[in-house]
Amino acid sequence: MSPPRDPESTRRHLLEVSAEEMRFKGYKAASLADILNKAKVSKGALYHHFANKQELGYAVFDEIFVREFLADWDVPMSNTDPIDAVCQWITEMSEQATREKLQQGCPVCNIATEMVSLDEGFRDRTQIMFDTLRSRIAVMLSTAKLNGQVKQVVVPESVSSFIVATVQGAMMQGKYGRDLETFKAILRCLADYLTTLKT
Amino acid sequence: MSPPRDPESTRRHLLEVSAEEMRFKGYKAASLADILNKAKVSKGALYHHFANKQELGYAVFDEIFVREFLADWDVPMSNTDPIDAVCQWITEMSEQATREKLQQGCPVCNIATEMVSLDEGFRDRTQIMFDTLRSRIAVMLSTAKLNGQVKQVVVPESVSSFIVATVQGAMMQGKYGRDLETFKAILRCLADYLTTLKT
DNA sequence: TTGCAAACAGACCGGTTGGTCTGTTAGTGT
DNA sequence: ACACTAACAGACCAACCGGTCTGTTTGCAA
Repeated sequence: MSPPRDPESTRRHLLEVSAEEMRFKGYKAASLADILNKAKVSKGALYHHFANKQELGYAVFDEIFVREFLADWDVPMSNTDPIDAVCQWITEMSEQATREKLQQGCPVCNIATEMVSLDEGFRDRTQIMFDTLRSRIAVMLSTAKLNGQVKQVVVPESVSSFIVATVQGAMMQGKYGRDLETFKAILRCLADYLTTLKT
Repeated sequence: MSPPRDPESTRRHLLEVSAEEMRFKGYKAASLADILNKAKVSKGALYHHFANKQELGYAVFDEIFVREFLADWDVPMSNTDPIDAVCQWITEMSEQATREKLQQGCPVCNIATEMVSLDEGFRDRTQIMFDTLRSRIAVMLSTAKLNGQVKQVVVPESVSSFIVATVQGAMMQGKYGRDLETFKAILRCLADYLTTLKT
């Protein structure tokens, strides 16, 4: 076991339990009492590590959800065709998906949908995260364009936004319908579209 | 003015004010006290018309949000090419979009994202609604396929899911980034893809 | 060993929540 | 004119919310 009094692991534990609660219930509906109960940590401890619920929420978002999200979206930049790389990544995502994960949806999107219009902090975080993601993909497409691997009519910024939107939309539909097949079908269409962009 | 004691209009008014609150705050965060205040209706009146908050939520969802949603998605079945019709509809949607509307996002999706995993009623309603929508579009594509207007490789069910997912994803991205241009760019990509399906 | 701050423990609090209950009022059928 | 019920009005309530505050314990530095 961890030593008695290990502030760093207490904080971490609190973050993870909070994340679990917020994953399922959302930000507002995740109650501190439940979190404290589940984590077997006192209120004093929580408020020692976090100024308030908002700060806890931000920490969960930054240190758990965004981290996970960007890791999931880490398209391996193979040395071959980038479009192929993206398509392969999509296929893998499609294969790894389970009904349970799909049901939960994307935590970042769930929290963002809930909070973006109510809280500046969440809004800024969401905006920055998606900007990061989109520009990452856009850069990939730009170099592919320079290498003559995709058609010259392709607008990298548009297509990268399109990819992100469609994948997130697919997850949403999957969540609502609890249907793995629908999710996979959408991703297959996306891969089809992307291959049409190849030279 | 309406006569004193018009139960039907009281109900309607309550529904509309609740919808306004839920649009902005979501279901759980929309408080009855605020709704009552805003609507200038007593708690007794509300609980005369609705059994509880859940029933009120369902009514708002069914009678306001779903109705609006399906009306928005009512792609005019022109007698010419269905793909063209969808593309034109997308263009119109793109043109009509404002920053304010985009910021609010799609109420159905907002509520669905919040409630689907917590409440059976909302889950069923969401599922039925999207099934309705997807099959509507799938039928359109099927007939187009029979008429030889789209390629034979097109799977109507997949493409219809894809369209829905991408448009919803575009709205999400637009909401998060508060950026009209991103929204429009995504829809343009979708239109591009759809035209590649034509024979 | 003692001092002292960091790390907790948990009682307590005011405000808000959805929901109930006891009225009162208005329309309507007889 | 009267009765009866639908349509309200609003005081009241327990449960819960996030947050505070006062204590205690622990580890570590001097």
